[in-house]
Amino acid sequence: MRFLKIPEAVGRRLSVYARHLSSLEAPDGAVITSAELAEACGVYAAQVRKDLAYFGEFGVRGVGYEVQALRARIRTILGLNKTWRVALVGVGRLGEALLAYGGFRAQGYHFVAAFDAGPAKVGRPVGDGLEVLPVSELPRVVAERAVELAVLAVPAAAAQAVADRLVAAGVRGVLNFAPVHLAVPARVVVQPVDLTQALDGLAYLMATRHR
Amino acid sequence: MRFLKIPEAVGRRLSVYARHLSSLEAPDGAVITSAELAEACGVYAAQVRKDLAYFGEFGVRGVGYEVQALRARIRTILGLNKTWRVALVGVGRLGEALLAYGGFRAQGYHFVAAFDAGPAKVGRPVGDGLEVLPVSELPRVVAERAVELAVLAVPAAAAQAVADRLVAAGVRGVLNFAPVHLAVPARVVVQPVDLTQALDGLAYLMATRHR
DNA sequence: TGGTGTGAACAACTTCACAGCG
DNA sequence: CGCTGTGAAGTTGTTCACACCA
Repeated sequence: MRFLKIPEAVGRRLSVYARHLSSLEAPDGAVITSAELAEACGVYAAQVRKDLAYFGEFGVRGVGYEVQALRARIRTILGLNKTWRVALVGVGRLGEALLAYGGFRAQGYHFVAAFDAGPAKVGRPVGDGLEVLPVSELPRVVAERAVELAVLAVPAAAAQAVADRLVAAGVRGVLNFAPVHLAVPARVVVQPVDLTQALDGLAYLMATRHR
Repeated sequence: MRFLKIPEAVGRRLSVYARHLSSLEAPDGAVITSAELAEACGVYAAQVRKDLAYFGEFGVRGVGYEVQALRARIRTILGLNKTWRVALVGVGRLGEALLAYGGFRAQGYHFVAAFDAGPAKVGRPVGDGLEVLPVSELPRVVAERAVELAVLAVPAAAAQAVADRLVAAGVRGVLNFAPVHLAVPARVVVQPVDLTQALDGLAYLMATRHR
């Protein structure tokens, strides 16, 4: 099974599985079945087994999966066995909330720079020992600090221009909070997180599926 | 075509289309083709046409779609032609950032209550004339203020308990920022927005698709 | 016996290709 | 003539059902 094409959605689900396994705080040797893991994550047991089987066989038939080993294995698959060096662009309220969010650090995401276009914000200390830098410094600092990912929390009107600069500076992954579709080269990965769209999706489901 | 089952993803894309149409600030009578709209939103032209056709025929063959009419039509489909009454639960940094986020108000989402479990926060003024209320007041206030949607920005450990109270109080839609899967009755819609998972997805794509 | 791993059936969604119409 | 609307083909992802093995 190892060399089949792997569905897009598998990555998202693995992240959910890993999170649940972490939350269990299970002792070494503890075991979990696909049915239990599926129940906790809101999917079917066969889905769990298939997702895991894409990457090898690490369950024991008749028994289940060893919790800590499975967790470690999934984290490796997701690329979480390393520290990712992240830059924040756009130090507004949302940006600051993201800098302060403990979940990122816990998963191995490490903010190493913060940028903003507003002169009022430049120079201010933020997060864990960072200083807000002007966007003009972006190319130099991204290179110097070996930034791999960027979190984009700027107004929609500025997003594409900033994305272009990030791409030019060598960033290969962008988490985009701006409510616009970003056009980037194929080698760059963009993950949109659109808060309004999420609410719209909710409104749509409530308007159609119910009542 | 009107009575076929409509794919899940259509709601999300309609939200994107509407956003782009709004951003055009096109004068009355201006027209856009499916190809143009598709280009701006990062999808194929046939996808745009099919999505729109689920809800009726509102293009003109050989011409395209009238921008303002299309925008209005999509907003109606999404249920955005009304004001949604929203409660925030969890007034941390993220919660405050969400309260302050202009995009919500602009789309017709109106925060009418804010709750927090921390005594230090209760009583503080937040957002646009709101006061942080204790979670114990939730059932009464949700009913009195006719809350329809909730934005859940509490720690993972508290999320399920809060969700249970929201559901019991009559809320039928939840935007969940807590990194856990919520178990709710089928009549309630949950839209997860998981920031860590979004970053994990990025890391996964970069680890697998590239290099 | 009980739960994994997996081919095969199924379901959902997307893309194509072109008829139909302004 | 050009762009929409849409059946049909193609692709992708999910669920089933059972062989297999600790």
